[in-house]
Amino acid sequence: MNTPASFNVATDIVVFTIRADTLNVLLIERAGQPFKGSWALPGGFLNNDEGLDQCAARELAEETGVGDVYLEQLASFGDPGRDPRGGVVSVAYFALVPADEHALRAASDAASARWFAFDDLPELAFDHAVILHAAHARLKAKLDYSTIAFCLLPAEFTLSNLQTVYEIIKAETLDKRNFRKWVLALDVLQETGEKRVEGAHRPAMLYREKNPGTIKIIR
Amino acid sequence: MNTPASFNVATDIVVFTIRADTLNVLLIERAGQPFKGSWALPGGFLNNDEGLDQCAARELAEETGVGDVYLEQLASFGDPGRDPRGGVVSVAYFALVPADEHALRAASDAASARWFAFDDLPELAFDHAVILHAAHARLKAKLDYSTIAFCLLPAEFTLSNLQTVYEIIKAETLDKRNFRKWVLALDVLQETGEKRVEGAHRPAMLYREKNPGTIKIIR
DNA sequence: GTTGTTAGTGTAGTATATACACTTACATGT
DNA sequence: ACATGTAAGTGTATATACTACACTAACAAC
Repeated sequence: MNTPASFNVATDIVVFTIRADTLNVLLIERAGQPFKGSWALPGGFLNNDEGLDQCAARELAEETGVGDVYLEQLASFGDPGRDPRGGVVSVAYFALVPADEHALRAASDAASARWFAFDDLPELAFDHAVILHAAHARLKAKLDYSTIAFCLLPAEFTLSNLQTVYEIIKAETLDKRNFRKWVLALDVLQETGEKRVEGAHRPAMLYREKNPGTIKIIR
Repeated sequence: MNTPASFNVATDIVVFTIRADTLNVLLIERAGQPFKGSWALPGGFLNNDEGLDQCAARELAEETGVGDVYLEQLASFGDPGRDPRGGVVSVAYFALVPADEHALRAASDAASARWFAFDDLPELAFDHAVILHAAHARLKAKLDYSTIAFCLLPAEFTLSNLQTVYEIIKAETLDKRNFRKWVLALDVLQETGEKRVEGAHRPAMLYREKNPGTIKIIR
């Protein structure tokens, strides 16, 4: 057996949030080669003394200022031609940012970080379009069997807010009564007792998660 | 930004099969350091000119003679201490071998390859115990929402064979009538017309998949 | 006080999942 | 040829989960 090839290992993170009733993805404009000036997923190279999860969290914080959010490993991508420099294997992650935390920061190797509507994306560098669609598929699937969607909302939210998240990601409208019945039967929400007055209409009850940050797997 | 660290990237494959009504896993005895003499998952280093899936399939064939089986990426593992040599990131896969194909081969860097009962495993090298249990969890979960279990059976099988696979992996007994109703309602099987006489009892109808090799996602 | 807008609620029907026991067809042994 | 043992094969009733569907309530704005 001959000596194994060397690779650079990167993490790339698909960061989702909800803004203005659309699903948004965080992209950075590449400051360096290759694909200088192109939009790409935030991410960067793994260091010797850190784990993959740690690397993803660090790069996310460094490049975009996003921290302390839901972060899950998605899949790895290692086709020989995926990076023109060659020898780069990427471990993709996806992250969910609550709808009220949109403060961004640009950093060292990222000229700028920006939110894009998921259905109005620019051309992406590398194989990032593939990664992005894998992340979306995973997110969509997970809505049906977990409470992951709550990570896209602030601590307190209305049932309509939650339904909107589902409708946006699944790209279909849901029946209001059936949705509420379903979500309340999960037994993961509690009423705050407060109401939110938000326009020229009846105020909505506010809810919060019973165990904030806990993802419940359904069925 | 400083120059990125170098890694060796490996694939490790959790190969499942059914033997003698138990779930079995394929392990190799390590011929070289580290963990020389220990049991480990088959796998090996990624070459520069191949993709991850390709690497997993190649290593599986080289080390164990297993080829042309269901192979799916599981997850990646990259904790700094997972390999004493350091700097090794592993992309884990799992594979399903039909119950009738058990011919194994030992190769270059594997002293020997052997099937182990899943609930009677030896100590494993590296973090392979963690990987193995992740693979089992994934397999178990996928039984409920896909037709992946068929990959553990030969081309022709009885409904009892199939039920046994489910019972072994889920580690629970299932009602025969309900199971048959469920699986037939999936509309993925066809009767061969043949029967298998296999003991001092009524012969069982043989079935085959309507679209062999196609994994159907349920729900 | 009228209008517009979203919040909030119930019921009936359909489909799916569960619980449960006996008969059939063969091989084997007498 | 008959009795025995073994796994194959089959149906029905009940409970649970999903679907479809329309009106009233509470507020702001005018």
